[in-house]
Amino acid sequence: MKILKRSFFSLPADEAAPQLLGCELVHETPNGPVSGRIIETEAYLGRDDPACHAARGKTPRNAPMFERGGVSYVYFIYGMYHCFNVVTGPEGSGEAVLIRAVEPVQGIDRMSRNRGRSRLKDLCSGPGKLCIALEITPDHNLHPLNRRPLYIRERPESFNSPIARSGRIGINAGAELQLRFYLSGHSGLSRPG
DNA sequence: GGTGGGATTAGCT
DNA sequence: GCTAATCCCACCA
Repeated sequence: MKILKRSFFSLPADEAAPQLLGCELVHETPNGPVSGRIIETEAYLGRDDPACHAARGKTPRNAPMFERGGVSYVYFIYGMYHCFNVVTGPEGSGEAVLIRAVEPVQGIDRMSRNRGRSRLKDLCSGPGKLCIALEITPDHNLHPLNRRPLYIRERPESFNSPIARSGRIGINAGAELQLRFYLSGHSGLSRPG
């Protein structure tokens, strides 16, 4: 399978988010590859989206969101966890797609150790969990996602899973917008679909 | 099965 | 000071 081209990431976040479903997020660690198929995403739309980190302008933390689409935005949350985002859109737009859940594909034993959990659906079924499982850290902030060691593979031509949408999780402002996308009925989601 | 609260810290007001 | 794009465990049913 091919790696997503740089041009893919120029899409607006609300178009990129559903198209990332079914793609494989790969991390080639020094100890071997770990990867998962993306099954749940959320779009954050930039300056005009009150739930978006970029809504109140550029700061040191959210600066990656203002880059041209194609880099990562990794941030620290709740004093303990990290969340992984794919920056999309033109430079300065402040858009990104939060990866909320993946289905384990490569390196499952390693992910189990990283997470301290054995059940498959407990490994990557949340934005904080998948960062732990896939060993995504602030070192990967601003990383170009078409290059090793962290990149995204295109979904297969045969992909035709039904995509559902809902309100975004864990936010207050803008909660009514239907910007969460997921593979309906999948058992590995961060919340039931 | 479902829910309520604690963990733990950077960044913003 | 307060909040946050979260997770896990204890506890109750």
